[in-house]
Amino acid sequence: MIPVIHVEQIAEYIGQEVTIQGWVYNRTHKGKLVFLLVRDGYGFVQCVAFQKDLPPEIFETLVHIPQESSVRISGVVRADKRAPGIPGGYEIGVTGLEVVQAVAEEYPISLKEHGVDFLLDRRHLWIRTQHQWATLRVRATIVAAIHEWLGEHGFIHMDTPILTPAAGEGTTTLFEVDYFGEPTYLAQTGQLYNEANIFAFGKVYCFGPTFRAEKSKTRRHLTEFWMVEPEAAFCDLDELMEIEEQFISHIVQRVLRDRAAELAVLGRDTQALEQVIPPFPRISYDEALEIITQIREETDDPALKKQLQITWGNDLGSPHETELTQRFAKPVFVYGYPTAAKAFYMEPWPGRPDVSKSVDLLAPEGYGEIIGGSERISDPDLLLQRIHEHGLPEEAFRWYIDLRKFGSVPHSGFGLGVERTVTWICGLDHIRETIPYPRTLKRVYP
RNA sequence: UCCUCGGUAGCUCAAUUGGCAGAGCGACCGGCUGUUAACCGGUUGGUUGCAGGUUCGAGUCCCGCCCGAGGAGCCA
Repeated sequence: MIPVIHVEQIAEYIGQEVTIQGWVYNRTHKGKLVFLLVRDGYGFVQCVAFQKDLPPEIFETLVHIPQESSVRISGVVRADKRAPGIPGGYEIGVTGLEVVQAVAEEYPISLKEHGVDFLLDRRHLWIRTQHQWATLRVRATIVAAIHEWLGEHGFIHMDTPILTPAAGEGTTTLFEVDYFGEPTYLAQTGQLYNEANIFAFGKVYCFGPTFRAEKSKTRRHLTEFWMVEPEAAFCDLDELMEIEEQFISHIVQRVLRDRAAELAVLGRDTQALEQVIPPFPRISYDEALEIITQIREETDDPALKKQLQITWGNDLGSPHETELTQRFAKPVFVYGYPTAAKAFYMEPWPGRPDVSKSVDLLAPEGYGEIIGGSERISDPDLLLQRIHEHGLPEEAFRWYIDLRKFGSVPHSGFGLGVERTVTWICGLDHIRETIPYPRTLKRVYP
């Protein structure tokens, strides 16, 4: 019996006859031999068929087999530096072929150039191509590394609701859902529920889709994206930053270890990623503003000068983050944002009420914000005051204020945007390729 | 919501001042024993986003609309 193997493990089978089950990715006919590049979901491998070694009908079938036909191919594994694939360097000398389905119509996605619109309309097929496949494999490893690190460090996974009452952070960006005649909203964050959960479990995290009805049309935005939100009791801002840098470096190092072939396909500079080890630089919002001001003074580009305009009190925008993080090789913490620029629940800086105990983590190489986090207000009276100041309905937050009445403690948490993290680690220039089926302002199909 | 760019063959794009709508790729046929998105020869391929207008004549100019992309704001 010939063993059925996955291409990922092909190196273990050199010299043996094996069967692979997969799909024809590309075909090159050279007269008396045919090269097939076959993908099996686990990798891509070149299969070589010589006319003299095969029955005529099998060779003739191989010469004409259409792209994306499903096949079982048997053959002998050998190492050959010339062989393309993932991992490359191995090929299968074909001895047998079973066509499971011969594709009858022309496959729409060739291995040539296509436009974004065309590919996104065919996302269900596009994910079969090497770049997309590699990106989504890295995504899966990032998600696995997230659960792995949090689990090993005492955080337990506690799901939070997707359907939520009003609340949230700004009602203009919520998707409304009819809930038996009452309006409810798709979750923007699980944080408030996480805060309830830590008083029961100590350290928790939620991991789920979040929804923002923002009319953003940029390479950093999706309307549906995945966020992991750890939250910890008895944790201040400094401890939070230590957690974040350990967490992020674990994710990056895990991808470097397990997804080297995928990063190579993506052309990612792994030297930049190898530097992602603690400690990460920490700069205050005030210092960030000084650096940005300096960059602004040094540039000769009038458009950039205009974009980098910022006055104290405003949040950093994309252009600021891009310019700032191009100066760093590691992710960089920016802490102590103005209270006015951030959410209502953030603990004030001791002695500086206009500054919050908030911290964002900005990915290097111009990628910008991947984490937003803070120490949360622990005093019930201050929390209630902030809710009023932000014009939020007190009724909806009654349970949330309760948390500060019954055993309040200093606590902190953060949210990591999975797709932005994948964009950075893969070195992509657009977030839409980091999720199997992206939801953007103008697209909900397929 | 605002700013900018775009929509021509299955795909990626050309088309001079308004004057016969083209190329490469794909597909198909033929050739080639080491291709890496192969290469060479041939065949096939069009409601120029939609609607109206100007003109002898519109892919090209004008008006309206539709669709997409990039960016701003907002955010992860």
